Amino acid sequence: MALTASPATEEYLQAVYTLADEGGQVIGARLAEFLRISPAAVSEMVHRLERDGLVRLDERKEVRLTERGLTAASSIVRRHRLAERMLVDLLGYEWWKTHEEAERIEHAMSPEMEERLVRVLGDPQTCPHGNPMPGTTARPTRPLERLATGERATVERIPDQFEHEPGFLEYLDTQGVRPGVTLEMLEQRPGLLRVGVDGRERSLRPDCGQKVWVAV
Amino acid sequence: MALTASPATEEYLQAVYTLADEGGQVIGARLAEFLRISPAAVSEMVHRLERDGLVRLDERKEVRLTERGLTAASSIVRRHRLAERMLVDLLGYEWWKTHEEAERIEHAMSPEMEERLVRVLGDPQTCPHGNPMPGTTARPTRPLERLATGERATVERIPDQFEHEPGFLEYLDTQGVRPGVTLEMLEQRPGLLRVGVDGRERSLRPDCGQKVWVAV
DNA sequence: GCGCCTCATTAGGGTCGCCTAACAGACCTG
DNA sequence: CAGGTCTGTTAGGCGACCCTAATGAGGCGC
Repeated sequence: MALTASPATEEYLQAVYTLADEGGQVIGARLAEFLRISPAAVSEMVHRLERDGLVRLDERKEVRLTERGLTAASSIVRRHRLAERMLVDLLGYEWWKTHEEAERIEHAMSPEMEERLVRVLGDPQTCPHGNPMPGTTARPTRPLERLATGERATVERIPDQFEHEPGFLEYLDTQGVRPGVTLEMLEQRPGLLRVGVDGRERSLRPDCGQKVWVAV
Repeated sequence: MALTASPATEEYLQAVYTLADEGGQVIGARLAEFLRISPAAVSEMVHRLERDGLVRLDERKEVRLTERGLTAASSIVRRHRLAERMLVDLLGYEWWKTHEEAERIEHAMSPEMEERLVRVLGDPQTCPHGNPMPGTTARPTRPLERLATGERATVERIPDQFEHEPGFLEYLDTQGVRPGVTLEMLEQRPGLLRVGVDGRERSLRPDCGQKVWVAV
């Protein structure tokens, strides 16, 4: 399975998995946006995936992974997250700088390499952005914006979905927002998000309210 | 350059570099054999490479790397050898088992990853099979068969060319023949090659005479 | 009910990279 | 010189992936 799927196929499966896991309704238009590929090409590719028994379309054209598709998607997502851990833990990459490199390496990783990485890295439970390895049970989380004023919580994950946004993770890093740190909600109203990080007060971009997930 | 060339292009450049470095005359027919691709497809691809300014054909149809082609080829060969070192030194792969994995990873490696690997691995001078990183000056070598009876020499490298042969490196390993060990030539005649390895006497497959290169 | 969105799909192209079959030229050998 | 062998190329195809432009189909506001 791992090495029978083309890079493009794996990319689509990964997108379906990620969007379903973190968002909601997965339709062609969302995939096209996410993958930055024309809707026409996505339509074509989704039919190829259907032909190959990896996804099915329901009545509302929603894309759903079949059992085989889910297996393949879990595999590629796990390889992505392991690759990111490798880059950080073995090669010294900054936690926010791994996405593009991992995006390519994931397609090159054999089951043997996957296995060895798990061993060498000490069976990590999440990627450097806090997203869980497929198969493990994720810790419960909620978007940062759900924190009540004065409440504190630990940053748990920044969903893969938002890794695509150029510079977003680096921005978070400059604000001191990283998986593991504790945030205190100071003030929140439309267009404004103030939090306490590490004893300092910070104004965050308002979209962080949805894009940073904290522990329940 | 690194990431502008397709995997297929990099594969061809690597083949041209390897065959030229270790063998001699690089013609389409050799590339076709080496890459296990039909001569017709090779002909086509070589013309694409020529169009893109990566190779030139001389009067005798020999394929030669242009300056740009050599730069790109050196880069991919270096990435291949670094990937192999990574697999052995960081992930614990056996020295003879790295080729296929590295064959895929090399195409995924950015200049940044290359740089970090060099640092983490301690600027290695060769791959696990003893082949030099492009850019370094290789230690002088000769095929094992050139050893006079009774002469001893250190195994320096097993050229990349022969990594393709399934099981060859593993065979060498079972015979105790690895880069760094000292061999003594015991007897050599057509169809027979007897050497001393590590105090033990071994009969090697006769083709090892050309495929194992020892120090001068 | 009309016009406007959003979405999916079709039609028509294009490139890359591969294949088989057939052929043409060089070269060697008997 | 005739017949192999080795080599490169052409012709004709094919599948994977991508694009733009045009079309169709459903839903929403007014």
